[in-house]
Amino acid sequence: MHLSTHTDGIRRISTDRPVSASRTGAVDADALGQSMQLMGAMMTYPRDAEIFGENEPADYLYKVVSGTVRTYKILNDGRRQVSGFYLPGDIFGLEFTDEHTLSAEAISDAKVLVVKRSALNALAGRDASVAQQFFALTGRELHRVQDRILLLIKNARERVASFLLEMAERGSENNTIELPMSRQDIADYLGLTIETVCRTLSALETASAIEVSASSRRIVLRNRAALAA
Amino acid sequence: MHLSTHTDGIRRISTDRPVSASRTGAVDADALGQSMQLMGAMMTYPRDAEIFGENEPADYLYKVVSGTVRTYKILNDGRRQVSGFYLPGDIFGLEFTDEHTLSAEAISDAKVLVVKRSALNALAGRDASVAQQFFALTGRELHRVQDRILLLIKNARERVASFLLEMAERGSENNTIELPMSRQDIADYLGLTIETVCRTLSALETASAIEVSASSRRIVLRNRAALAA
DNA sequence: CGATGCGTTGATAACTTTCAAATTTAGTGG
DNA sequence: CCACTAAATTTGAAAGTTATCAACGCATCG
Repeated sequence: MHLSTHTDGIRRISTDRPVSASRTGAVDADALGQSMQLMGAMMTYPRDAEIFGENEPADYLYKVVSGTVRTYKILNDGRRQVSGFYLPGDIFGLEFTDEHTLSAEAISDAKVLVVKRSALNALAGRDASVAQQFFALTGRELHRVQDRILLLIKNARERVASFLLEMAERGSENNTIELPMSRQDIADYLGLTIETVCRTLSALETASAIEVSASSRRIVLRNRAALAA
Repeated sequence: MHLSTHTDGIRRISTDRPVSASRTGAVDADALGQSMQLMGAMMTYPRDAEIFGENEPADYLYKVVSGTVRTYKILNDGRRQVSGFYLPGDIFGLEFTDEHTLSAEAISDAKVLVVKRSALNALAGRDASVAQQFFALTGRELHRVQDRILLLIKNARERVASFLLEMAERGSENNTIELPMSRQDIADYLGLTIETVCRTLSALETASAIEVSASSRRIVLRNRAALAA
């Protein structure tokens, strides 16, 4: 499942200087994000490289600069539960324990800003606006997880439609979504099989709600109202 | 769905003096819980009374002294998603926004300690151990929600078994669980129908993993290994 | 151009919901 | 305390949904 390269994760921090993430197009006006850019080191990960693993010490906070990252957990029965997808501008790796409860991998080649948690904590102690951002980030994370629960009690069509709308909300323009993740990633995120995801997408296309390109990673939303229902 | 009595919630705070919750049997050695007992007002709610509602201002934090509380959300399609059950000693109503994102009701007649969030925040500013407890509480809450996600991608038998083990862990002795909530509450918590919950319990009983009493609210775990599998 | 991985489609089986009804339990008034 | 009623729980049968197993198509890349 994982490449053996780059699994040494954090110890590989390069000497690259932090660079502005503004060119990624992600909105980034928050104090926390700004601070991370000043304090962080830039890391690059090839496709499928592990960024951190479950049970490793959670000493760093991460911010996507380019590419996409997935966090996930492997269950006892071998299934994989994808917990979230992180696009440029998104912060991931936030934990409330000493160890990561999830693993993180680059979905596509990714540039990631890596910041020591201890440094951010110290900064939060000095700067109330940073502490406030931490609080808000935590709230968003909790909200995101709760929304996921609401998703998982719905049927396959609703899950896929919600997923498409969420992705459209986050990183697309003009109703066209460029999905960085595979069908398997989507299936593991939605708690469905890859076949069900495919069939549901086909059904939505038949119903004229979406269009799927030949490469299958580009999807055009034709009828948002139909998707929302 | 709700009784019309007591829906005025917080405005009914009585002049009762806070009392020790130690007699509830709940372990309660944390700084946050101690502080709440010193600062809080005791409220009593009859069965099915609303403690707070979605979209109401989240000005208070709550701690169960006796009885049981459920938090839930009503979805667009009319279904109810139960978010959590809170037993004596448990804290609920924690939010990261100005408004509650869930509603809360008493499952059985309940005594609840109610504390102003602003007072707790002020205390957290003075007492680092209280702030630390807030942090830990948040972490536990996030963990609880994430565990719920893992539950929801499993099949009915696994969900019911996990639920029983969770309840046994939390509030029972000697392998006997006294369930304060109805089958419908359980179904809405697990994302199943009441019929599936019943059938699954019957199947577990047939498989000698549990015993269900005549009143149906008392369940004896006969074979934990079988439940865990 | 052939190998390989990803995505799609088909057929069938397994699981869960839905609708209906029977059974049991809890509550209430006489 | 008992009979009656309402509510909760359980069981049955059929329909609907999703998973599983299998095969095929298609694109990418050496």
